[in-house]
Amino acid sequence: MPRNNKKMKNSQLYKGSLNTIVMKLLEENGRMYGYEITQKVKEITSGELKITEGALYPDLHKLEAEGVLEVEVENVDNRLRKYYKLTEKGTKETINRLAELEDFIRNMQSLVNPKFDTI
Amino acid sequence: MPRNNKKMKNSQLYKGSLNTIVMKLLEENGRMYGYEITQKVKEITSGELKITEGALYPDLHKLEAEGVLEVEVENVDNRLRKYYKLTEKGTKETINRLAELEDFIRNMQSLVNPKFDTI
DNA sequence: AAATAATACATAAGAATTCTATGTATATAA
DNA sequence: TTATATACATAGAATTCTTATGTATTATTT
Repeated sequence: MPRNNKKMKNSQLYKGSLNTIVMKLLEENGRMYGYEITQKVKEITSGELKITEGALYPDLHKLEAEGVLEVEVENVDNRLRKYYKLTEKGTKETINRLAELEDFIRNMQSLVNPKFDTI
Repeated sequence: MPRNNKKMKNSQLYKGSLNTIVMKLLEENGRMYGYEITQKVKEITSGELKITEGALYPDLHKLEAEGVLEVEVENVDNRLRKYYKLTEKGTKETINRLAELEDFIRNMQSLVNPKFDTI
């Protein structure tokens, strides 16, 4: 059974950003399941960023183990779904992550485009 | 001999961005040596981002091995300095890296702040 | 004078994150 | 009926960076 292996090699820049993306999407949408997250990211980025399942599922498990996410398992159309949502702790951490992202973007813009320094 | 170990744990978001930072700085400044790069980044980001030597030196070696950078060794004040600059190939790749960074930042902004979608 | 900090290079071991390649299973479309 | 889409999962490898060192000279502080 051949797979959908037309993978767009994501830029290395995305490394380290998965947690932030997942947490922000959950903050916004209340609860989502893994596959839904991969589709949502593809949609929002016009197909430019594809979250791989090999990255996402272990990450969801890790965030759950850390108490950032909690899970609700449901059965839809005879298929398993694991809905994740932020815990209280996760909601707080999301705020920090988003602040870090803002700082990161600002610093990167200063580095690559010094003219934006004062913006 | 105690070390300067007051390291600011850089956000994971910076992972994957070192090459881009180094290449952009070299494109802008013509040539730089390793230690100078660490100081310049600290200066530009107001101390928020500290490039560690353990990350930078191996990376410079790798970029040199790939033909992205070339090196000129000089002796200044009885101290060794290795000046790096972009090769022709490296200059071309820098353009790609910067385009990738722009895409990355745009995608991340779409993900965390959907209101910016159309900007 | 001695201790520390700054300058300047280097590497090794491990941690953290992601990619690639699979495996399993059901439902739908070609 | 063959492939695609949905939906979960994991293992091994690759990549990148952190932490902790090592070496050596010069400048600064105590």
